Amino acid sequence: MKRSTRNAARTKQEIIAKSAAVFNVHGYAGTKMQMLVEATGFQMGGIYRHFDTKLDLAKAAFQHNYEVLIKSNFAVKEGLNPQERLTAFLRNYKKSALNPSIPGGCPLLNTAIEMDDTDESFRQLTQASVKEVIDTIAQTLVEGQGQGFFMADFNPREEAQYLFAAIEGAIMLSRITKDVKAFVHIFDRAVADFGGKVGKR
Amino acid sequence: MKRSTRNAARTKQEIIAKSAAVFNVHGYAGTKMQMLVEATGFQMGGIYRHFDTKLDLAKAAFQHNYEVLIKSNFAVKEGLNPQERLTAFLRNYKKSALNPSIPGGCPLLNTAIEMDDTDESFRQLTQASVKEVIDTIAQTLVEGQGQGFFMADFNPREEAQYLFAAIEGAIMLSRITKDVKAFVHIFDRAVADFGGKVGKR
Amino acid sequence: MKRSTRNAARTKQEIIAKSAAVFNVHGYAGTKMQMLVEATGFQMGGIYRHFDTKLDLAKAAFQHNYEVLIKSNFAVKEGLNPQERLTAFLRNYKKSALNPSIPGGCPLLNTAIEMDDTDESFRQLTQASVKEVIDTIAQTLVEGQGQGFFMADFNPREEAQYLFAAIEGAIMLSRITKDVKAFVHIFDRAVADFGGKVGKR
Amino acid sequence: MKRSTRNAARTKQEIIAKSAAVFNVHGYAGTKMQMLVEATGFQMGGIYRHFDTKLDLAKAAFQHNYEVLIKSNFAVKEGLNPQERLTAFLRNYKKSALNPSIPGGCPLLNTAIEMDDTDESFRQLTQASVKEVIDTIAQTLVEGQGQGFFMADFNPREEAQYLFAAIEGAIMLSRITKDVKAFVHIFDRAVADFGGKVGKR
DNA sequence: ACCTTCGGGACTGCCCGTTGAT
DNA sequence: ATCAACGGGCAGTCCCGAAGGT
Repeated sequence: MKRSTRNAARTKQEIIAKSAAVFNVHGYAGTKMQMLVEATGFQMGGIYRHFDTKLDLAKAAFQHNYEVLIKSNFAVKEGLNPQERLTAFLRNYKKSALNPSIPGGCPLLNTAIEMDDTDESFRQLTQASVKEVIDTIAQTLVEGQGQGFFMADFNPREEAQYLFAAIEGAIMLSRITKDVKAFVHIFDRAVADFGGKVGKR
Repeated sequence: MKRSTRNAARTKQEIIAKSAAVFNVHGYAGTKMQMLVEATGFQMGGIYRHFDTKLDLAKAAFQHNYEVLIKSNFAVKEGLNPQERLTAFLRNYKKSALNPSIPGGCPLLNTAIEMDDTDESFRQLTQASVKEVIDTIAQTLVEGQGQGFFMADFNPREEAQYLFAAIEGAIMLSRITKDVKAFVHIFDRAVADFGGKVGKR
Repeated sequence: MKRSTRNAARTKQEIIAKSAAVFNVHGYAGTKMQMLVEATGFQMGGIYRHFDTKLDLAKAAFQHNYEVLIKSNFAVKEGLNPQERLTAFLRNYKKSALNPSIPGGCPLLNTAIEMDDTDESFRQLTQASVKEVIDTIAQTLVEGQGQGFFMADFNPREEAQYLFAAIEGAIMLSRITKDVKAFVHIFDRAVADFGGKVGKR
Repeated sequence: MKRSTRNAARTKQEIIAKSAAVFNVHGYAGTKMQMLVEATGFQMGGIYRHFDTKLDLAKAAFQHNYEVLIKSNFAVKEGLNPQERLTAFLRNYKKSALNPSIPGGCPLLNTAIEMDDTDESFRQLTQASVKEVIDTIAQTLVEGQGQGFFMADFNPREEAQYLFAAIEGAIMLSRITKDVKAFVHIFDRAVADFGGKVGKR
């Protein structure tokens, strides 16, 4: 008849986690508070105790989606050299895209598209996450170049951007056509091209 | 004699054209009828005379955006060989992306992302347009292979998909970072890679 | 995406009909507006356009329940004599109790118990409905006495009250024990006793 | 030497006794903890020291109400034969209903109606009490039959159920109409019918 | 083509059950 | 056992938004 836990922080996390999927599937404008009431099992009054506005909650949900679906892929085990790390990144990324723990596609892509011209603070938040992904890849490339794993004659940041763009485009295509094969093919192709470019011959 | 019997079809087109930009910038859910009233200069009753629902209008607006921003790029002058046609396509595409006549980014990308899990009929409409783009490129590649302009050892549809994905990803990236240079670089890189793959050596 | 009908009266009826079951099962205090949002498919704003307060809606729902579950049983076909009418009443009543079209038990009983000491206007409303049932039975008895179908030596109103009380008690018993047989037995017993009392020998 | 170690059990009983009336009048959902603070003179923390939840307290209060208002009526002096015991039961029951030591009507009826579809454990508790009442009557009838005080040709349990139902229905009716006479009449009538049925002629 | 109409949607203020500090 | 705070529920609101009726 009543929730037993009396832990605000836990509740807040619960709301975020349960809202995250809804936002990722329906977008910010397409997500209605009523959906969140149903998804979370909390009344609106309960939700609004933890978040001032729907936008605040949406941002928290985006962060959650980004961390679970994207950032987590960059956590690889210690002791790998840059080349191995990169390979691990990409393997994780692909696996996570093919078997997502949160539905609705890539949160970076979804939010970037909806918020690019809509809400500036949300756009910046998204941009920062995108930057983080690209920086992480670029940084690995720089280290790999320094240690002689990769060729020296390419611009790491540009290569990282290219790879990222191809992957996001692949996600868009496979989602709108409901065809995972498109994703797999483009992903593999992008990685192969990329390897051809940066790899020591 | 009333001045009422104007030109219904022209009015409808006017509504579409003026709504198209609003939908492309704000998305379906983010576009409010009031915005369209302001953008078109018509009252809601006037708009609803021509479209049963907001969704119908949004679809028409999408078609408009697709034709103006994307499909038009494939109209090239007669007498070109497949290779030249492809080059023309890509040049147009790039120019149109850099200097868009309608704001808000690529309508295929925007609509694909918003409608993939939301409205099935709209998703199919978007999918069809995406398919048309890829088919057009693939068809040109097929013809080019047949006439010896391109290598024979690649799958035209897969190459077309790859190219398309890279370009859409580039658009996403450049829009969220507000950095056109990223688009230019990735676009050129994708075209170069693509040329390296399909071109006769 | 949007409800098509634009008929306030119809919507109001729909809200009443869909809320009625919830109120009958959970009672007034036990019914939360959120339940009605779920049961009706309308948002609270939509519901509150048609009813000023939860109490107003609850009263309308009670009326609905009363009419559907109780009053309807008194509609018997024309041309029956008082004795036949009474028999038909009772048959309908029993059938309706055994196979209720709205869950939660007898609305008269439920509301009487909850509202007897709580809300005076609701109590009066309930009392009026109870009175209507008893009056209907009593009136039939009066007519039957006048026409010689029943004995003359009993007080029609008291007999009607007695019958009503036994039936409601039977409902209470069968509901708390989850045993319909108790209801059937007591109902039949009450009717038999009643017949023994009023019937011509 | 603090005066703190008073009598915890006595305090608990005091809370129960003072809460019992509130619950019986307003029902479980309609009773607010604040009411109990006022009724008991204890602060909420004090109440919660003795009961984990409102529901627990409500159950204890129900038990109290049942014992005071109902069960007590079955305590008759030793040495009576079954027939006399039954008469004593009924006399007590009637007197207690007409002059209740706790307001709000019959706790069995009140709780049965509110909890039949709401809280299963509370429903079972109520059911057990109802059963106890009916069993007590039935048991007396059985003994009376064995000793030749009553006819042998009736089912004791069914008679007991019937009597109980009529009485509860009478309570409901008299409470919603605010008319004690209805209760008296139905009660007497039920007892008379009952006597006619079970009594030796 | 304007203007009403009806339903949705974000949000709120207060209350309620429960608990921790004293 | 007191007292106040906490976390969440709950009835209710106001304005907007998509639709027609006139």
